[in-house]
Amino acid sequence: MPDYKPQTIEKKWQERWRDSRAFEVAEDPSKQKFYCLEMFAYPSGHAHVGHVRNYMIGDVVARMKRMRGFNVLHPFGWDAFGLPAENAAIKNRTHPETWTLENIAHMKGQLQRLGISYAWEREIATCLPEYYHWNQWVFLKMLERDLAYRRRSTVNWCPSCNTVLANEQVIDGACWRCGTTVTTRELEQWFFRITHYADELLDATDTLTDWPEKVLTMQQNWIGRSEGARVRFALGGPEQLLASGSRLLAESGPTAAEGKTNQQPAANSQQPTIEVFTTRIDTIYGANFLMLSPEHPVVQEWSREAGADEFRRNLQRFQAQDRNARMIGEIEKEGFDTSRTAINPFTGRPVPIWVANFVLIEYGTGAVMGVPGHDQRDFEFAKKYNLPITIVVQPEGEKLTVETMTEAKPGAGKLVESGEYNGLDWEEANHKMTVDAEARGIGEGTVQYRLKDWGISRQRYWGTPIPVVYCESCGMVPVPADDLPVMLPKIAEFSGRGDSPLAQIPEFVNTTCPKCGKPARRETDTMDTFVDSSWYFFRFCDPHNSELPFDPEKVTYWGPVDFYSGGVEHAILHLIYSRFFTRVFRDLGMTTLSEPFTRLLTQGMVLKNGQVMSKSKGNVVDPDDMIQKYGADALRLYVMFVAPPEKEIEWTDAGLEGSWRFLARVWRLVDSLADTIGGEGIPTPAEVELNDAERALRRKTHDTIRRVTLDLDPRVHLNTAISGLMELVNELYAFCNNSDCLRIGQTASDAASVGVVERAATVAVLKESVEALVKMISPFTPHMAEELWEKLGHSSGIVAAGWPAFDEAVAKAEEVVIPVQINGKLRARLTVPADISEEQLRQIALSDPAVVKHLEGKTVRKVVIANGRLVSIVAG
RNA sequence: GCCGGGGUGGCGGAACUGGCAGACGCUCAGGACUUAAAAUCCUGUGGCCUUCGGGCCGUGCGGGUUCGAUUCCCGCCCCCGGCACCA
Repeated sequence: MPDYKPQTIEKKWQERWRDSRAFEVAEDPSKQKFYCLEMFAYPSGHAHVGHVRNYMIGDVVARMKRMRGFNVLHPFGWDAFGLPAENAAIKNRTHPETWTLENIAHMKGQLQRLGISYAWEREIATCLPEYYHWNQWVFLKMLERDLAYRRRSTVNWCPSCNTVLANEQVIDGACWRCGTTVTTRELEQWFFRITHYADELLDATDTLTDWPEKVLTMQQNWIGRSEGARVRFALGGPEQLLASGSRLLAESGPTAAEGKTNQQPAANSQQPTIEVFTTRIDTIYGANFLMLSPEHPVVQEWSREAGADEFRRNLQRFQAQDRNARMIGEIEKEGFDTSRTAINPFTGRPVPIWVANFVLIEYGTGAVMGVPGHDQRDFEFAKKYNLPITIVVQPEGEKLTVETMTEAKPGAGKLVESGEYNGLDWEEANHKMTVDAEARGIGEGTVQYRLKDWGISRQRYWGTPIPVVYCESCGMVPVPADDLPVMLPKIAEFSGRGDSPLAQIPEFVNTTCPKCGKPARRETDTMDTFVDSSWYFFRFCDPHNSELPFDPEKVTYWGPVDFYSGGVEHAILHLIYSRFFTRVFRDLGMTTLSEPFTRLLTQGMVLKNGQVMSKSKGNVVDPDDMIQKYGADALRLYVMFVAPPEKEIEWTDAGLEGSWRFLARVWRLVDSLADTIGGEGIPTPAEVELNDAERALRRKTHDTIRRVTLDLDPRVHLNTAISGLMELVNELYAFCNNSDCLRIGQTASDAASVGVVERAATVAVLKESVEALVKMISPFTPHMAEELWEKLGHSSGIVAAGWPAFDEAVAKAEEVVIPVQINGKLRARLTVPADISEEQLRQIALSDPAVVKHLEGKTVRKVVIANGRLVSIVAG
């Protein structure tokens, strides 16, 4: 008997699958589709076993669905633009393209050696013009619809490297490369108006019933919807302000530029005002001061006034404070008095205006009302600067006094010291005061989001060129769709310094205006690579389309993605951007879908020595090494067996070896029996008379099919599915070992030990069981399963054979073991026929010797029979 | 601080709707085979006690509901992840 030699088998089947285009698919309305997708790969160089775990999970689902008769789309591609390629180019003096394409070639080989059932003819790489053309196309469409716009915005800047950094490249406020403290710069940036869909993206999380709770919560927090009110405080105080103030405030409010949803309504009176955002307008009678962000336009204006030297000094001190430290609240809360006042529109009293370093310009209006009685930050601020504290909400059953208060009291209660609102419950007051504010024209109810518009400009080379030009006479002009793609030019030298690398290529920059034909300059920034990954799942439906990003008909057939798996690190960015893009395509009439991914599985990482695998830690396990030693099938089985897909796993060589041993055990079993059960004319078990052992094996077989089927679909409990298969194998060994003629061989020389089986019934049962086993294991270990299937005398592949069916009646045990509890303790086990009546069961239980013994001297008070599965006796 | 997920043998993990806790695997121990070893096959493997029949304890901790709780409820402790001065 040949030993299990995975390497030869795997090569053979991978070639066959490739040559027969086994996993290539076309739209087929007569078949139900299934779109199975794993997050495509960043071609970083070498895949390690952590990367490939994700692809194996998807492959099991895809292969199983294929066997169940679905038309399965299972594509793969490369998220090929991005910074590492540029850094590698600087370091190794290669071109990012060379580096990227070489990595793709290598990683593709690795994935193919794992035998993943991808439709490789649909492979895409986002760095190719055939793909990024359509990024540009979508950009133009969004520009037409005002979903893309340009404004000045603050970016991270490394003064040492002289370049812009992405947020992800700012580690604890310092440049990831050189460690210099990061500063900020104002630059013109392109934005996608994702906030236009903020409400929809938030509300629709309810429809994502097959997403992990964790991811939905993260997205909800990220969008951060909070309902409240904007209230305007009229400026009072020094008369001279009024003149400059009115001009100021017409354009005030940092959020004016934020985007539509955040747009501030123009002040409806001539009087200059400061607008605040609050979720607790009901506490406004306790608003004893205002606090403005140092970046607030009014503050900026005041600092420019003559004689404001001290004001400027104070302000500069705040502005010099580490921006990142300020953002994460690590520095002390401080403020300074502007010596100006505003009128609280509800109390009519003047309140001082302060500048506070903890007020964020990015959120709300950049101005807040200080309610020290009911907000902890305001409380601390008031204590520090001796500002008055007023209690305006009394909690139920408490009597707060300012004198005894040691901290602010947020939360529920009834209003006091609030004029006409006294006695109202806070929620009622909140509503009423909002309505009143609107009626009086001093404010309005509003919804505030944490979500900001998506800044997509990157001052980088290795990305999609943004397809606009700037003309001296026409201004910003989009590149006409017919002129797309704007090709990314080859670049010779990468220094890693300076602004956008594209700005250094005159042949690229200098162009003519599409409108007037005069000289113009191209936009030299490229798009964030998250743009690439926001719609690639649509491109897979129609990857070679040269007219459109995709044919809507094809997306209608394949979409949405039925099963999507990937790392939880994408829970917010990629997954929210993809949901946004799907809605953009919907509103462009390209699809009727709103949500791209029906079911999401976030797979756990593979750790080694308790740490994430990385080159720098030196704990990377290369799949190729494992394949060489144990074969791809053993590797696949191991990573899926060791823990549920969502959990992290700790890599152990011993575990992999165990999986290999199991596969060798299956191999010996099937190989030993192949001659016996692989012949023609073997009856089905239903056609013959079975003895007890045969019936038991048949029951186990059908029960295993039932369990494994449910574990794979709809649950994706791959680890328990495998343990079910292991149990079946153990049962088959026991069955054979208890039979005189069926000892399973160990080595080639043992082949003779498998005798001729006389009983037709035994052969029938074994055939059914072994064939079901081979079919069910095939999604996990496809190469071995195909080889065994061939050994069993089948010439067409295992997918064509279909997924095994089970008979509920056969799967059911004829005899069951019923535990008997007395006062909650297990006292006996009864073996009874499965169809026993409750009355009979009660009789047998009460007359069982062990039960009788334990009931001695006690009276039975109650006997509970729990859906025929357990007897519980209460006695005392 | 807020939100989410967890805590089960030496280890990874099972346990579906409240019904035999520890499936399956790893590790370890013993047996068979072998000149021997490896491999393989078989058996055992939560703790304590045992007259070998079995008994008691046991799913982070403390309570509760229930005939019965890893599962449900209340109150804690600890770990992991996300967000975080969001007004």
